[in-house]
Amino acid sequence: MTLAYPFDDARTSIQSQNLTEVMDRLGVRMTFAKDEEVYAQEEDADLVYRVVSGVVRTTRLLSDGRRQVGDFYQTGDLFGLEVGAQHRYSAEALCDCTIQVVKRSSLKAQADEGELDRAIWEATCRDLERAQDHVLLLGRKTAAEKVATFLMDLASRGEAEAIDLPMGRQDIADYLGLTIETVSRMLTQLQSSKVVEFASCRQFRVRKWEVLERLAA
Amino acid sequence: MTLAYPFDDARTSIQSQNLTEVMDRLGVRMTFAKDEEVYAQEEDADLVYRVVSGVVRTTRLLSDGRRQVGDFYQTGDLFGLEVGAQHRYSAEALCDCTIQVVKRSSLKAQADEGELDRAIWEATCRDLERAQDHVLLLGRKTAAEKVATFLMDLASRGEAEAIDLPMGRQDIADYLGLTIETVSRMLTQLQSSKVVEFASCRQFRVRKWEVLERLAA
DNA sequence: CGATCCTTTGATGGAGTTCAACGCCGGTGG
DNA sequence: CCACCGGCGTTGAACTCCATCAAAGGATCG
Repeated sequence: MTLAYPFDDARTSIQSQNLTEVMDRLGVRMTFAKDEEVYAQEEDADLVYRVVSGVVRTTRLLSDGRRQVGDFYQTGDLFGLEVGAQHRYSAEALCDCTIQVVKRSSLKAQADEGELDRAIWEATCRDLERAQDHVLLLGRKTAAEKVATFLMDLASRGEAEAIDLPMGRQDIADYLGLTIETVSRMLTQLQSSKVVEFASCRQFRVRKWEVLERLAA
Repeated sequence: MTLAYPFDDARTSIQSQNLTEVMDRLGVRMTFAKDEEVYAQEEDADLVYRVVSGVVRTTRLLSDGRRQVGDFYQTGDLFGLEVGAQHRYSAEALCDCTIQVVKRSSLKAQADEGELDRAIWEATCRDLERAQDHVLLLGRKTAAEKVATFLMDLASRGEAEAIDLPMGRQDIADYLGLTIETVSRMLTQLQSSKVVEFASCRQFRVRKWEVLERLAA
């Protein structure tokens, strides 16, 4: 992990223009290498994080090594809010990442408190909503439906035609509560039925939106 | 569903004494019969709810009828906060319930705003944490582990020796992403290994905490 | 005391896991 | 430049856990 002086953002999401400014002013910019840990499960949680570039995943381990991925955070997303006193999930860089980190306590002390509080509130609500969708997916969807839902979700976030999968099969599997083999089989299935088309194993485009939507249940 | 004038609470959780007062002053008390709907999935979400007595479950349906239970809310719990503009889960009375309902907008307009905002924030965080635990449970735990976790969770909430199961087997199954048959089998298993003991199918006590904890993974 | 609903138990089947081997690709070094 | 290597993804075969189907046992209500 390396620190850097807070330079201006190359990209900034529209709604959080001010937020970006304030966080840049108050916080520190850090870079993380692929698979490096941003914070640990059970670490104290006085910090707020914002993805400047790259992708972050949150994960949780069972004692015997089974792993669950909580969510993926992309450029502009706030994370690390899921808090009582301690983090329930650890956060790791999925690929090389730049992340803006701010102390909550220093946020509280600021004049811009309102703006930031609202941003944190909204990010928390988004997390909750996504967690609720995740619960439905894990509890009641079949493997095929899980994978279809996952691709749809990714595709509807990115606006481009060609969608990149920043994560590997193992991360997808651990997000969907499946094994890599099953994920792979379902992807093959979706390809052979021409619903999606893979340029490489890390990039695809949706061919039949209607079918994909129906398959996602 | 019936309305009632806001009388004083019989029971009030210690930390939210003021909250109770404020909600009672601003809101309406309603009663719901077993299985009656408190709010619907996709209904607009301008209200905050507090369980005065009884138990509420939140549920979500897939188009073909598969059902996922999001969570159970007991006396004193705030719910209905999981919001963008619309509810993602519907809420139903598990048994006959009394529920205090307050308009968010009227909360915002109040002087006690701070107190209430904090309570709403904390309830939302609790929801998020529980959802995250739920994700791990659904994604990576076996049937036996799910049921063990569920019983532990219930037992550690109630302070009494004998724990009541307010919900039926179907609700447990839909919470754990299982079928009633599997839930029943796992419960039987836990009984025959003397880990828990059922007085009736709605009441149990934990015999071997250590073992139950280990089984919960 | 019968009717209905909920729970338990049993037998069978299937979706997804596990185990194993192979293919593909990018990196590295001869 | 190509051969070798290691990591990642795919494919196949066997197995397992849980779902499904079916029926009986128990509780609650009129």
